[in-house]
Amino acid sequence: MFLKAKKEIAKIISRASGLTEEEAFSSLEMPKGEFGDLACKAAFLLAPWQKKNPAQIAAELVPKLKGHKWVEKVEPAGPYMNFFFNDKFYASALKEVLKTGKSYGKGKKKGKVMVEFPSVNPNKPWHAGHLRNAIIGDSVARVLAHAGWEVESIDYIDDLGLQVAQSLWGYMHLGNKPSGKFDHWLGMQYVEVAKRMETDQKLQAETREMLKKMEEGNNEISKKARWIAEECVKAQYQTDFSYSIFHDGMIFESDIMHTIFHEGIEMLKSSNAIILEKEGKNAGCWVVKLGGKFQNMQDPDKILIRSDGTATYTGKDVIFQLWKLGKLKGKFKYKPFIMQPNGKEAFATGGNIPKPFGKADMVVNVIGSEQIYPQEVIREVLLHLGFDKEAKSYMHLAYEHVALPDEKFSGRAGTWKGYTADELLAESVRRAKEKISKEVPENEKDGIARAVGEGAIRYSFVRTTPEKKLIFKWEEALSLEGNSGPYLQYAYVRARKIMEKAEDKPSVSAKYSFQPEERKLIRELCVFVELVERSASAFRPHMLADYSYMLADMFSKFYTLCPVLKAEEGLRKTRLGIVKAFEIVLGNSLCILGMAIPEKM
RNA sequence: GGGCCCGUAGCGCAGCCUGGAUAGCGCGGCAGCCUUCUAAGCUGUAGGUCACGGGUUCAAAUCCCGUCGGGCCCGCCA
Repeated sequence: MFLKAKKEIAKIISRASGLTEEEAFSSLEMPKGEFGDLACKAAFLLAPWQKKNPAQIAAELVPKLKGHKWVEKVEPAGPYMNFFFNDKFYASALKEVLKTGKSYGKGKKKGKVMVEFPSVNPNKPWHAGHLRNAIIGDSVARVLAHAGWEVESIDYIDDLGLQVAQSLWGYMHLGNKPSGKFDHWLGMQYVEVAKRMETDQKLQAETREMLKKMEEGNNEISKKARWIAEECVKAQYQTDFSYSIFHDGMIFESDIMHTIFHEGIEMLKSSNAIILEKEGKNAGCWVVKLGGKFQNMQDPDKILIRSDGTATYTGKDVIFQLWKLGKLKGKFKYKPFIMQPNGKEAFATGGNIPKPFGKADMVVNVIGSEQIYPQEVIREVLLHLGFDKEAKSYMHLAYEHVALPDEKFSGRAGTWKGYTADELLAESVRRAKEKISKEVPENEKDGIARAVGEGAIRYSFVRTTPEKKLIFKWEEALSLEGNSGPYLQYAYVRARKIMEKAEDKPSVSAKYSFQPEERKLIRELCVFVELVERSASAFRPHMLADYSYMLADMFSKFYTLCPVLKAEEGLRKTRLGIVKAFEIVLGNSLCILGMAIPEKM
């Protein structure tokens, strides 16, 4: 609706000014203050070749811009030309939202995208840093889906890492019985083993030996390691679910090794993408010669296959990414792994069921910004292989890590203790519960506190741009007031309450005269459509967090100034329409942000 | 040696891609608003050399170059 209005007005401007429709369209913006609904700055563009000052051009152009069915008036304001929409426009915009409902803002059908996150080692609980990754990843997956993409959310599980070997050693030899949540318990074993390994050479040798067995597969150690990894992932996924984070599939490293690895290696070797070094320090290794911005590096050669024939981490990753992009013939077989609260089963590799995972048109990897370089290497390899299109749709969503005020999170040192995702949620829920009014019956409090506590954390983690480092502070992460998750939930709950109390249905009157607060709110509802598209194509869900806040803010202002249920008959039904439309749009937005909505607050 | 990210009010952030009207918001401060659809709310107020220096432009927080401060990366580790 808004977009349509914008396009039609651009046409009018184009005809009146001689600018192309594209130029006219991009000269239109939504002004901040009370400058109308649409501001046109085309006069700036016209000034150089008309050799007049922009204000004069605007004044002359304005009379020629009238006559659109949705435009009440056009006013020159210095060099700007401001369009004010009429009530008819606002009524139509409202009706559109009411009619479209849950599909409002939904984009046209696009291709298939695989989003990978958070790929945490399966030997410890998630801490605040992993949580940021997962919340960003889940939100990006949701916004891409709303924008029209077919989304597969996948998780890479490195069950062949040293960390798992160390944890397994702890499981077998430390003599502690598993108790409590398995990932927490296993994480503690890992910290203990890591500490001992610093000085214990025998232990070092033993874990190395275990790692070798794990890689070979088909033995007691490898089976135990896989079991431990799966148990840990199941525990980690309880955390996943408690934050409404969901996946479609889990790809285990051990399955990559015996399913697509050799094919991948052969593909690389037989291409011109990587070359076998005959001499020098990399003799015997297959390397990729880096170009572009890597050219001036001290060593612009990146080894993918070592001289002993094994692949480096980046080498393995290249193969995995090739699989995602549908470049390998090998297929994984899956097994049902865990039933998720959203009603969808999550599958893991290592079973005997085929699934259509992979073959994506676009890949989005949510990985820390410290891996920008290896991720660029992968893109470079794709280019060397001649996969230009794929290289362009290979996206690294780089995010900065979460740190504590005085130290980093370290899995090995155990600085995550006290800051696990589970502990954050428990504390957040506790604080939320304290705040619930005494009038709410005791048996309803837990459900409300859960939704609010979860929403507070999701919002606080998603609202900042990913490239900004996050210093974890309880007061900020768990904020329940102001620009916070609960503020959005509160606005939504208020709107829903009005709809519940109203006995009549909303119905937008053609004769309604919209108040300034109402116009502002409806205008903001219109923005949602374009915003979903922009947020998705930039892989920046924080834009929707920001938007939701502004939307809720405008509703709060409307709420205090415009009574709905007590409004006179002529106003009431249309205002109910405004409330309902707000409920729909904020609801859609909160859904994309993965935020739970409490029954009441 | 090279590369990437961050620097906006006391604190935490948005705006930068696509340059334009008084640089927005929250917390904290100060002053108000609950017999009125839920005060997890609303209103008002104070608080800013947009790190610094150049450049481009009619116009720069936004684009370009440089400097400084903070973080990260460049391994036959993962």
